[in-house]
Amino acid sequence: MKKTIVVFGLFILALLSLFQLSKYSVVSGDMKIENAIAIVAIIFFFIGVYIHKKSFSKIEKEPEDIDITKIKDLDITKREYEVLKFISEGLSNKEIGDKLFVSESTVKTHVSNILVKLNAKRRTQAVKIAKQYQII
Amino acid sequence: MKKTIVVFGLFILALLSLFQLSKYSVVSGDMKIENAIAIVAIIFFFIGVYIHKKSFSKIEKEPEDIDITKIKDLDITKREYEVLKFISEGLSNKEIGDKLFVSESTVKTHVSNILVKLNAKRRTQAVKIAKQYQII
DNA sequence: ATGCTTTTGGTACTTTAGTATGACCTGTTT
DNA sequence: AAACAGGTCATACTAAAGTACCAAAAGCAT
Repeated sequence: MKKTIVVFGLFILALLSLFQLSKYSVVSGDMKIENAIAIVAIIFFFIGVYIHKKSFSKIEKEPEDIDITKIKDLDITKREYEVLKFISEGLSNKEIGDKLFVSESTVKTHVSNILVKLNAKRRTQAVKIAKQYQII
Repeated sequence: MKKTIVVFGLFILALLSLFQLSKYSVVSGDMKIENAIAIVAIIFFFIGVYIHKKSFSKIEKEPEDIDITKIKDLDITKREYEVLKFISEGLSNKEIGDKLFVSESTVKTHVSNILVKLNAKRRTQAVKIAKQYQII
């Protein structure tokens, strides 16, 4: 946000500089008016592209971040959430257990709790629901 | 693609028109040179924004639409693809069979083939890989 | 027509996944 | 201290999922 303001400020300065430059050039007669306008046109074309790119990259990132509020609303604990992430990665209960240094039994417990909390019948359905909630 | 070319053509025409207009205005002396440049700057700023928006909306939509070429490269058949979609919806083999009016055995056959073709060990992993390939 | 691929479906089997229940330990709250 | 929540793990069970192998019907291309 601050960055955008700074960039805008610089653009305004550039605009003023161009005005001065073009005025001088016309007065001194060593540059044609068409060239001055063309340069301004090109510069502001790219300024437009740049500004839009900046503002758009923010909009793009919005759908990517996770809904932490929703996770809490569903009473999903930290450990359960870790397991959920691994499920979405396609790991088996055994593999998840190895990654978290716990037994397969423990993972099964977590998975069962996740299924109840997400109201899912299967782990595949849990992944789908979790993605709809944007929690993964 | 064609649309972009047409839009570009119109912009070039606009550019030429502006040149004529500004030249006339300066000669006739009823418009200051600063104003002319300012107008050009503003117009091309918005042109830049518009062009970037157009090109970006295409980039945005690309991740959304499916890579049909990849599906064919993986030798995934129509039926297998249907099953794959239902897997990603979180359905069980039985439920998929009911939806496609085939037996659970048939679905199992398809699922096994999908796993081999996607090089996955589990249906959850198949979903993850399929999403990476952008085929679902 | 005759290969070819796809789709279908079965049997028999092994492996995961998931449920139910109970237990123990550890911080945190009351 | 007692209650509570979170995490751990086990046993025993049922239910899906997945593999292997086979076989037949249907669709299609040469």
